[in-house]
Amino acid sequence: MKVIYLGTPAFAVKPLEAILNSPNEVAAVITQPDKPNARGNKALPCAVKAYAVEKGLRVLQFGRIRDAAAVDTIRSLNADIMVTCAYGQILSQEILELTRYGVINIHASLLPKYRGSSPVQWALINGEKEVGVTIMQTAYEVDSGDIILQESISLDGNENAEETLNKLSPLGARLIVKALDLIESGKAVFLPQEKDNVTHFPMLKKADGKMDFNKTAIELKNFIRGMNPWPGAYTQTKYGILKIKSAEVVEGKSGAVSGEVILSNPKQGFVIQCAEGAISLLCVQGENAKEMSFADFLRGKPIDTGTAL
RNA sequence: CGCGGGGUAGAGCAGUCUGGUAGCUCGUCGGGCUCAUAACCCGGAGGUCGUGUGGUUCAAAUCCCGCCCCCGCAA
Repeated sequence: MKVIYLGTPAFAVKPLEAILNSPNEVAAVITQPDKPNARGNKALPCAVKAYAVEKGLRVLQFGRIRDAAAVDTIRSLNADIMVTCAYGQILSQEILELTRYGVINIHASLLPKYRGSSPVQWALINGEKEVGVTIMQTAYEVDSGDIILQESISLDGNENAEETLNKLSPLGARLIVKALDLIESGKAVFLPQEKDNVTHFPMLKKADGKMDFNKTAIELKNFIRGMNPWPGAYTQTKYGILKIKSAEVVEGKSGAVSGEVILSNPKQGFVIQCAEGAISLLCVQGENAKEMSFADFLRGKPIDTGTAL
């Protein structure tokens, strides 16, 4: 089939690669416009664009894909189907009907759970043991379309959002090729989502990353996993913002209050009391600094035991 | 020309404003102490202070200029 692929971040690269390596033809790749992603106002192409250019594919970037000009351009490609994967713009009903088979989407959750744009992050924050990828027909209401394929993987409980996405990306790649096959051969089954089980979570914002030590240690560990690498979990210290990249749950200290530093020693640990238990910081990042182990951080920027964070 | 921070021993940092002996916490090597130690004591090695053998100066990690690399914010 002749496919138009819409995707932007790294997660969307492997599925595109898989389609390229399948019997299907990629008529064009559509990504979000280049944005100033580096310092000094230099615009950098997104991961999908970089890959598509490398492969010599036709790349289109629309400020607003719903504009008439964009719609006309897409129509002129005469594709059979459009595939979206973390593209970043909402499609109009007109676009959904532009091709013979419409639009199918790769969504990184076990729909109907975790609709929304940060499904993996929220699944980790909520301590889910399983995540997955769903291929569904795109309907006008976001993430509401009928399910074509779905597959889950189990987590070991330590991976952060980026690592989880990296595990899910190849799964999305495998499923999308299979889905295209099923659709072309007329064997695809479209299963409506169970309305009672629908959950929806909002897009994450920078400010969402602030640590609340009144949560339990387990909740905070999962919070840190879901928030990294973006928007990042952080707390305030006397040296400024301290980003927390990873941590593990340890036993708390009786009598300590939430947010109290109960151990701060490069050799023994950097442990903060939580509502239930405590978290031992592993990898952190101070202001203007690179990511480093808690030990390296404390060596240069010691924090007294008993400090309240 | 978006805003800002940084590059000093193997690691993390201080010192720079107010130029004048290269410092701290570790690691490492050697020795000692202890039933024992992620403990303690003694001693040593290790740095052209990112770079231009740039400018100012009697004197530059420190002040001025160019370049490279890193980080945060904003988007």
